[in-house]
Amino acid sequence: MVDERVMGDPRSGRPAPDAAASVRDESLPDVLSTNAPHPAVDIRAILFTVADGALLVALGEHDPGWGLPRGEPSPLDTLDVAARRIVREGTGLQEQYLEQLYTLSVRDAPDWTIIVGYMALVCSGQAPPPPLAGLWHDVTALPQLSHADQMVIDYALVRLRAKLGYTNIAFHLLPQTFTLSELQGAYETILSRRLDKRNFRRRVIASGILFPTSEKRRDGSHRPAVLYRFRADDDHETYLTPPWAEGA
Amino acid sequence: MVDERVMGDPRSGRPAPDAAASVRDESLPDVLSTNAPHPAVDIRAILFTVADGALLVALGEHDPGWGLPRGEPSPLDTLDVAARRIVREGTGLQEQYLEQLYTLSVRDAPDWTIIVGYMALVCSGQAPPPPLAGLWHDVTALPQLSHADQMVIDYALVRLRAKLGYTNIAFHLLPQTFTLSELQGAYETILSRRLDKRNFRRRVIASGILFPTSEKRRDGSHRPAVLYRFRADDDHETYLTPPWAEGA
DNA sequence: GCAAAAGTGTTGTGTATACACCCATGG
DNA sequence: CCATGGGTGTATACACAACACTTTTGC
Repeated sequence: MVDERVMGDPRSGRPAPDAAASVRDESLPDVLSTNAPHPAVDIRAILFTVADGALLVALGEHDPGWGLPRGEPSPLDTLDVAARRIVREGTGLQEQYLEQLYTLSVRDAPDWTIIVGYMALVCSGQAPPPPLAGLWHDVTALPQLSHADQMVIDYALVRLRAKLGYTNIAFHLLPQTFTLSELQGAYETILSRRLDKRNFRRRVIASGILFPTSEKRRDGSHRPAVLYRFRADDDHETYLTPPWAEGA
Repeated sequence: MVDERVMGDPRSGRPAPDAAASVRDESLPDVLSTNAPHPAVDIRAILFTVADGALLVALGEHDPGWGLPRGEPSPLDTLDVAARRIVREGTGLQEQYLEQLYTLSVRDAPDWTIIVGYMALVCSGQAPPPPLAGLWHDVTALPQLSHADQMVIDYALVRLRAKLGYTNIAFHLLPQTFTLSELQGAYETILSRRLDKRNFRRRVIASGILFPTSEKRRDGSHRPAVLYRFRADDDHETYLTPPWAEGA
């Protein structure tokens, strides 16, 4: 079932001096009849969403079992555009955010494939079209997946969690208007950790990236919540934020 | 000269909704005789070093002008391993650090290529073997390069500068033992900004990632400097460091 | 003894955390 | 009137930035 041989680990930035050796010992040639053509290039996209307290991943039915949406790039498109197409085709959904993750080389039986991993986010509000029920799987209880798919998912999780801290990425998981509690809930779900309400609100308000609408939401026997909306701009602005900016 | 059409920008994490359209209008098919085979996959590596106050990039002579070291991956190797090989072959140097940057799809005349960008670092001490003089170019005064090469360089710079802040990446640019002033100099060169000596030393000492040797270096008519060495471990440990870790 | 880089502390300011109660509503 | 989530402020600890002088050596 897990038959792909995955090479390379996105998390390590070290030489890992003997990786070559350990790979070379494995089952021998097939593809590499020396003048083998180019490898296949395969895009795999992991689409996340958050729904009532769970972080969900979109999977499709594959050869045996489940797998991430995948597809080939086209010479006419950016990889990003191709990835977006693949997400749409594989899930019927239009993602709000897309980010390339990592590229790795996989040798599976006789085939050689370069896998380009992507992460996408959709807001929880978006109703999955009927034919695609059974699409969403809780990330904490996934079925058995290929090694490559699993790797993409693991890495996507690391990136997503890390980016919660220093970007506005979570916004793409929410509908246009939302309450602060909903936003906090998304953070908590992804980090699987509870956050302090007052600190959370202070930070997010102070950051200035969202502003209150005049509407409120009444959805229970309690005080209605103010609905907020994002400022369209600061988005990829707020991305890289190196510390020690000593001089002005 | 700059004839490659580069698609996709590593910095943007946004959908850029109409990228497809803008690309589609351009000069038409060639490669995409529909069942065109797979694209070529091309690794480009940018090798940085720091030498007396300048951040240097290794370039080789190419078709017309200069270019980054490049080469094809092999089915037997990790992309990382292939990139390391390409750095060695293209520069004669053994890098200390290697990191994948970004993958993009490029359509250049009739050819379609997937370019996987890599960044590598070597320590300044490493003497360039004679045949490869004229290898190093100051990053602030580079010759005309292909669009794709330029993109890899720009992005590598962003990543390198950002990572100075939250990782130990700079260590890989220095020889095994070095003075604190040398370390600070490397930071200043890369950031092109002066740093406060006392704050810098306090931080780097407090971080615990390096420890003093018993040797000193006398290299002028002034007080000799203590030589430091890195702790081999915390390296890829210190990588992703998400903020607001509220709970313990 | 002087030039030149190495080395060393304190203080203020901002940012993150911990923590508990009142408010508005529906039933 | 009560249960439910919405909303608010303060005190403390830590991290970062600004800043100037003494030490050791070679010549």
